[in-house]
Amino acid sequence: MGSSSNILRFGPISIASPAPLYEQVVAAVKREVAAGRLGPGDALPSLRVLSADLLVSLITIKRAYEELERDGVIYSRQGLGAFVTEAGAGRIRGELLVRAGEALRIAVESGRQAGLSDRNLAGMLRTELAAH
Amino acid sequence: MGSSSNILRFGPISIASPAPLYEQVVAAVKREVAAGRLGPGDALPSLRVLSADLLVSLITIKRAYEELERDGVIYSRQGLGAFVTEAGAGRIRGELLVRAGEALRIAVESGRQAGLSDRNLAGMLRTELAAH
Amino acid sequence: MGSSSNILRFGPISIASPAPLYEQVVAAVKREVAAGRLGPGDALPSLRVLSADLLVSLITIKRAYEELERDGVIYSRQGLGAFVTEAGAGRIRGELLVRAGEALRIAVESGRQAGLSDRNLAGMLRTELAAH
Amino acid sequence: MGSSSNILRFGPISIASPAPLYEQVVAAVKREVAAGRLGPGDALPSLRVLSADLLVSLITIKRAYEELERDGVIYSRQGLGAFVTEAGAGRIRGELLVRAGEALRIAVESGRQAGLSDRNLAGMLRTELAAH
DNA sequence: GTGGTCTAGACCACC
DNA sequence: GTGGTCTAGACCACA
Repeated sequence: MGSSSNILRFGPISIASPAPLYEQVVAAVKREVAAGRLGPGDALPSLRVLSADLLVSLITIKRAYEELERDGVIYSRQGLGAFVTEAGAGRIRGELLVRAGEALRIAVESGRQAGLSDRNLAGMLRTELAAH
Repeated sequence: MGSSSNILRFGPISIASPAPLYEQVVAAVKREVAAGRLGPGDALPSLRVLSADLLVSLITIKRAYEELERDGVIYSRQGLGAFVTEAGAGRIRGELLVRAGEALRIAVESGRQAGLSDRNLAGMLRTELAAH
Repeated sequence: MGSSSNILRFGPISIASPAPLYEQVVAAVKREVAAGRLGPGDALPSLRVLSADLLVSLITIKRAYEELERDGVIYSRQGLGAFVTEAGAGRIRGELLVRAGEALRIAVESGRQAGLSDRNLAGMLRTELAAH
Repeated sequence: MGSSSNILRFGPISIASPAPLYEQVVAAVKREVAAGRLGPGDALPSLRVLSADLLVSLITIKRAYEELERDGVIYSRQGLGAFVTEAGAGRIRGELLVRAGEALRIAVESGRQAGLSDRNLAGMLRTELAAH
């Protein structure tokens, strides 16, 4: 009990999901950082602890942490652990903005190919905004 | 040569693309149908002709046609070839609508996580609509 | 041996080196690309073949290829293999320029802390240029 | 407090740095000696004082002092403390010269692989000398 | 055949 | 205790 991670509330890491497990872990950590529940300098759960918590292999967790480190969201230090970088939240926010822009581009492209007018698309966006 | 496909103008089928080759072929055919360049009853190029045209293995083309048939976009007749179904264009339009809706959902989700307001997102959509 | 890689002449991959094996493989491939012995579109040896050639675990080779892909030097396609990107050589050249500039900065900093004059440092560079 | 170290102005000792903590301490002491702020016979802060000042474990400081002693930069006397050796500054200067030479070697190697001429490299060195 | 993912378990360096 | 590297070997998707 005392050794379980009380910081991260990882969403459902599911082997049934089409996304690789390590990407699900990456996404979960980024969600925590984006939401501010993990701030600069905060320690992530150790590889072994998170591995035990999520019932996922240590190596899979390590792979996720490596990707987060490459993305500049965390840094790892031998013997110490892994920590959120200063720029982490900003980088994730940038990724999200790119993702949102790309999604809008796809929505417009697909919608127009399907014969939707600009008004149709704007209406769909309003519906989506109201729904969530 | 009269044996080359003069109907389909396949976009670039490239091994450098992250998408599997057969999915690229599927997408290319659907694009032709959605755009009306292939109508109900029209014949698709034969497996061998398309294989030669695209410099892609016959097995890959066969797999693409199988997926198109599963999707109800084409039907195959032993010895005659493959033809666009009556419902083909409608099904593809439905797929495109689903795709547009899903993209809008992602845009809203990502944008909000990045701190965007509804106005910000609506503005980005307007920009996108104006640009294309 | 038809199954051995006749393209890459990997330098000495040594377990005695302080550098991780996968980094040695990364460096070896980059050397081939920088020297033009591997050009855009050229296929790298398959993971299994290179693993057998270098007597290094398949997984270690895979890790090296993953890093090369992240660096934009190669791209991998399931079922096809790994290939050099168009921009590969340019990226590596950029890395090398950065490395050279950084090394000069360190040389100046260390040399000055050791009491060397600018003339001393320029002389050492001339010696180095003449020696290699 | 009179018990804090007023001799060493250690640069930023940070767990965010990729270098191990004890190496950062070693480097900081060597910097003080190379700059002449710590001369032969001068006493270093006690293990406990430096540990408290840098907010670093006593074991880490001890390990750093052991390395400095192995390098012949300081010597320790039971119950008295640690002191800079006569030869300390000279040894560090030697290390710096080796470092400068090695950096020049790397600069030449990398620059040539990137296609730079000798003139290019000499020009880059001049720029670096002028900038700092 | 190819690469992509996941796992189990070794050994090492650092703190 | 921590993360870093290397290995062996499974199973899957794609061509």
